[in-house]
Amino acid sequence: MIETYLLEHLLAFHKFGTLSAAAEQLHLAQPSVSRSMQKLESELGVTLLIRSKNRVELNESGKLAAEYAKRILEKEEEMIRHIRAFDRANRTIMVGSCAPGPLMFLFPKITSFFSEMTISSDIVEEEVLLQGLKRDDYQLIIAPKHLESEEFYCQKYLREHLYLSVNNFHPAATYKSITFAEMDGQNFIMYAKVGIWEDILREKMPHAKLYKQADLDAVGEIASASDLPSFSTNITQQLLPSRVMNRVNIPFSDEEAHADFYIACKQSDKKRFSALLNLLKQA
Amino acid sequence: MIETYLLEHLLAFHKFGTLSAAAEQLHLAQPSVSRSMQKLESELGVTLLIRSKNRVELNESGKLAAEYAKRILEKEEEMIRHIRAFDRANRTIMVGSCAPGPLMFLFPKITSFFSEMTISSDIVEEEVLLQGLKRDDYQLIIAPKHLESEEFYCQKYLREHLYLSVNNFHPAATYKSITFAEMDGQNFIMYAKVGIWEDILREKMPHAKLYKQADLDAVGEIASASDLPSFSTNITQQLLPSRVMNRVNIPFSDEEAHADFYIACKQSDKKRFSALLNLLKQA
DNA sequence: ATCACTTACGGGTGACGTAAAAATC
DNA sequence: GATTTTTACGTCACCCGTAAGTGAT
Repeated sequence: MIETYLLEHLLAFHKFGTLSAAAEQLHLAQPSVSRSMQKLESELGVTLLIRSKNRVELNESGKLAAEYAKRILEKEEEMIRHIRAFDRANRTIMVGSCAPGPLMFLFPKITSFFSEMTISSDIVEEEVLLQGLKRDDYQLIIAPKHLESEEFYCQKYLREHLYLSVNNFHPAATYKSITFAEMDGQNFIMYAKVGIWEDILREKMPHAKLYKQADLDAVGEIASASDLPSFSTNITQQLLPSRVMNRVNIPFSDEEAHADFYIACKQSDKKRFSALLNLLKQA
Repeated sequence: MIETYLLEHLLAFHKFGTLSAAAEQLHLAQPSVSRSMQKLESELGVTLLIRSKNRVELNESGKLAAEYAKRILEKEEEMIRHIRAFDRANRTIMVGSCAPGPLMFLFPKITSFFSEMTISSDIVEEEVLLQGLKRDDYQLIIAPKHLESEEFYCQKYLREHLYLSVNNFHPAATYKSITFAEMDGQNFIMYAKVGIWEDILREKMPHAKLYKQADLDAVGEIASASDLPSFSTNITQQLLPSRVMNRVNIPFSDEEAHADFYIACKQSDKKRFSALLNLLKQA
């Protein structure tokens, strides 16, 4: 059988036209490539090169061989990429969520159950979640609705409540609760990837300006430094206690400020995640 | 890049289940295959094997890799086969003919013009000739009709005349000429591959028995040893003089006993064969 | 002289075999 | 004990680089 390096040398020669150029491209001395061509010819038992005294070029058989070399080498590269990706996918749990809070809450638990795995997560829209779960882009998703498909296992996960987060000097600081309508039209600083919360905010406060920050830490920083109101939830208050310094959290009383989240996986993965899912049921 | 021998070792392991069996199949010692698997894993950076103390098997990544190995190795084998066939085709002139006489006449001329090429020939039906010329199965064909297609170049080649060949004691031995009708119903010994002549004989002498001999030399031998009549032509008389010993050749007077043959090649090959074709025009 | 290729020679990597150890059946 | 795998070690093949030679531009 023909060794791969011979195909590489052949392809380089085909691409660059001379043995010297091919050798340079391959980071080899010219004689190596010359010998490789000879070896290839001898193994095939077919002349591939037209040798003038001072010049070599591929004959028709050589060109055919080069075509094959190209295809085979591409196939090998595809093999390497695919296997590495497959392996990576096998050591990675991809989690998709429609909101950051439930994800942050899940993260420490999932890492403790799957300590050797890489956990990778995304905040995306509901449709992407479902498609992704179906196509194995995600192994776990956190959805805003219960999934009814036979293909998936789905259970109630948690309920998140939205709060207004303001400093002590804000007019609303003393309120026991507040409504979206009361805050509409004001400027807010908020985390960029809040998933469905953004939809809710934009619907309930159509005149509010939302200054989105890609960096989660920056949200707290900027909120503290400015007097801009921001948002928190029962979950972020628990997981990011640093952000509540000098700030008060006033619950929104609107119904839309309370969201239920569901966690789901493929039926075929239910066993694998059962310990984790049971723990979440209790909490 | 991954060398071919690693893929071969992987595939053998996949096929035979154990490293020892794979090694035996590959005519190698077990440690070689063991090392190859390790090397493969290290080059891919991916674990491919589940190692128990006394047992190894492919994991999912390994199975995927084995699939790729199979496909790549098949591709390489296809490459080898295809290139060798292509090369062979390039050093071979395939000649198709509808009759053996014109072919025998052509053979010495074509070999002298293309001394370095292998000449390969076939006696087949007219439709096969045309298809074969079109599909490059044949580079030259000898046809019973002039080809009118734009795709081909065609010229008159020669005229062949059929003779009855009998020993001196045969009743017809003294005839100046004879007809098919007069000989119908008798038994003949003849060469198996006479192309269109067989069609003609069967049509004109529907009651004759034709004992076909695959070996050309055997026809003469058997004809001499027996008293069976056989056939000859102006061409075979010229090229196979040994066969006319103790035999007389009586021309058939029927019109169908005289056949015109045409030689043709692809227009794209006309230049290549021009010297040969010109020589044939003169003869 | 420069360029392109081939041949010749020497060196080092690595593929392989043998031997031995460990573990399982 | 037989089988299977891995590790250790020595050997040899072979791939590569350097150097020299040939021929063409």
